[in-house]
Amino acid sequence: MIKPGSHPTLADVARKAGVGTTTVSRVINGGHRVSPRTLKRVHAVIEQLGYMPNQAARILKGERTKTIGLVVPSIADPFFSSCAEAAQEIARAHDSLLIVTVTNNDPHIEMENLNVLMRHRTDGLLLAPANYQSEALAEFLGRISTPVVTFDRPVAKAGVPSVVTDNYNGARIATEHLVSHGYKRILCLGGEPTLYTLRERLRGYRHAIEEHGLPVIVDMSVKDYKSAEYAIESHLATSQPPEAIFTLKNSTTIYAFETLQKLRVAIPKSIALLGFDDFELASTLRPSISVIQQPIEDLGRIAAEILFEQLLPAKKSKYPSPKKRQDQVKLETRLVLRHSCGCNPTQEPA
Amino acid sequence: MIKPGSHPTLADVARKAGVGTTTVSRVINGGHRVSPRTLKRVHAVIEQLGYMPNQAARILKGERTKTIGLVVPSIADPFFSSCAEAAQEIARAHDSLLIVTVTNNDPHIEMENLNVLMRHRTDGLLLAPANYQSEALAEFLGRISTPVVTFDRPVAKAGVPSVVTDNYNGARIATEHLVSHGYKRILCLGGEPTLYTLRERLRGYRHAIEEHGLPVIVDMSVKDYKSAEYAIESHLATSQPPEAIFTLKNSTTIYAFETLQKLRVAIPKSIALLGFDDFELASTLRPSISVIQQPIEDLGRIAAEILFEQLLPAKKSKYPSPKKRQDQVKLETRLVLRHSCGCNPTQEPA
DNA sequence: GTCGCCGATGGAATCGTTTCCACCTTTGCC
DNA sequence: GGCAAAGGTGGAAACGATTCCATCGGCGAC
Repeated sequence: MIKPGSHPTLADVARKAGVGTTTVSRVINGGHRVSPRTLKRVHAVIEQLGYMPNQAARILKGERTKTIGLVVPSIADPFFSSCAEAAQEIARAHDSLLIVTVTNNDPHIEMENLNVLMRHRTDGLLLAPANYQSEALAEFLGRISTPVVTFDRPVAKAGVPSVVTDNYNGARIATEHLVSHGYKRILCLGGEPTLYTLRERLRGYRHAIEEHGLPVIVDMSVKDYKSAEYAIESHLATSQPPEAIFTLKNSTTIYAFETLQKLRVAIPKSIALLGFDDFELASTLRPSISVIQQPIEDLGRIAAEILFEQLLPAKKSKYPSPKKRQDQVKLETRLVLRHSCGCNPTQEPA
Repeated sequence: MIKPGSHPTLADVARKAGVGTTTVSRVINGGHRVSPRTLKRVHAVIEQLGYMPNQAARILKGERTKTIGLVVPSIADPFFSSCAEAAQEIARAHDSLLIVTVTNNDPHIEMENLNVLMRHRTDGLLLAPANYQSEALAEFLGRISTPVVTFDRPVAKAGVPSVVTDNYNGARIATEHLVSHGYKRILCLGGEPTLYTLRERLRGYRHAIEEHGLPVIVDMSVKDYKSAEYAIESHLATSQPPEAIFTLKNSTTIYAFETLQKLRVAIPKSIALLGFDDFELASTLRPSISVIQQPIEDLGRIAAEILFEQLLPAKKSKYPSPKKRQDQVKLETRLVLRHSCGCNPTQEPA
């Protein structure tokens, strides 16, 4: 008797179809080595009972869980949600589900999430770590046998493959571009100086500026609109105000734009603006904002692809692949010229 | 012997600690009814072995899977990613994981995702259905025993609780507001007329317009920027061009804004603009865009709360709760007045 | 001193699959 | 016509947790 409210089992199907459990198992796994007649009958019973294999039982028998975990600071952030969408797509192509967890950049929550995911035995992990230098995280990643790929931000000393934007180079190119416009005093504006990505971008800015013998002007105090406004007003009030602003992330870019707009400082006439990371309405604002564009979807997509690449071989050789590839994939950025930096692009696709 | 690369099991812990499996099980489930000495020893072994309970085995014994599924058209869309973040938060508070699947509004993919989620026996489902009228979906939802809550969009005849924005009322209020400015010819612009939300909004517009004896001017042909441009140009070229535009979703609002900007039609002087659904830079654009704002996070949060509410009682009474509540929660919108509709708000927080 | 209870503990069955092995037909080939 | 190979099938043992039930001291109460 099949209890109502509960799910029918493989044995239920077998009994009703008058065959053994082995046969039913074979049917739901491709139907090889089963006679056409039996196949048909079993399929009919499955349909009739609404039978759905219990994944938990399969997992217990050592099969893949067909799930991968995504650990990101936030999923509401368009950046990470785009990565997530790309990763989900790849997961789906590999017949897997994506479990999304949010750390809010808190290493404690991050570790908790990782532990929960490990209980669930996800086949792999996509991780955008809260902290680049975390010893605890590196230790954890070294200890577990589950493949991990970090993206957007790597983690030091963990020997884990990572997919990142070439932040350094992107920032260098951005700065070079502002220099080529003839600006001498270029303010680099940002916040959260602990973040790997921002540090790399800062490094790129610094390198380019110093190469040209220009003054390094850095202000990493921006946390929100208020602090951005304060920072910009301060710099504008100096005897030698900046001629251009390079913002390290898009929230900062927007704060800067709003502040300049409010102060009625003409962009790019009085001060030029160029931001790292594109955002949706950058080309709709007046003036439109020039940016360094990162291949966001590629980050998530390639990270997921590398992850599944590590997963597949385990099916062929039953020994876990000995070499955890430590490769770091660096994706190039693109300088998108709009009006805020002083360029006068002929046309831009909407 | 513990195989390397594999996970230690509860039995491994028991052996190493010199206790029975029952005792270890009790330890990892709160440590009640275990002597302090044993508790300590077992904990030490767990730590040493890096033991992590295998969730699959627990599930097989009839425990909760501690996972809920989220089925949405897209996760890159800021609207759904905000819902997802809210839902994730609630799930975490209930010690559960959130599995995210993307349908791309394709009923076929949707059904496939639902089936995969059912294999995994998620404790519950949060669903933003692709199609309001789908018979197949209603049938499926009626058949499964897993609790489901739909959000943003309900599904007809499924008797499933849903959390939605009061689209009708929001659109009515928006239209009323435009009418109160004295505009007589108000164009309602949108696309995808099959979507529940847009239909409701259209209904609200229509109701308000007719109540005032004004002409109903509807154009649901907008799919992308091109079609928006074409639609707006056509309407502007008529002998009696519209004095205001009410856009039914934010992508349309943006297309409309860009078109008017390109055509150098002054907003709101020559034509007013008011959109349904807020978006990030609506207040930064010039003019800033007046919108109907939905409580997006609340949608995801409340839907998840209702879902877990249905999950909890099952622990007390072991009979599945007989009454699937069919309640529909309707969340109110907010009219956010900026400049594009002709208002002159004193101040707006950034 | 025994009785009965309680706290601490362990043995073993169970959950729903997969899979190893064994068995029984066919069938093709000499 | 015999015989191996191959195809179709099923029984039963895993997988790793939970949990029912039994056992076993110790101890206060009579």
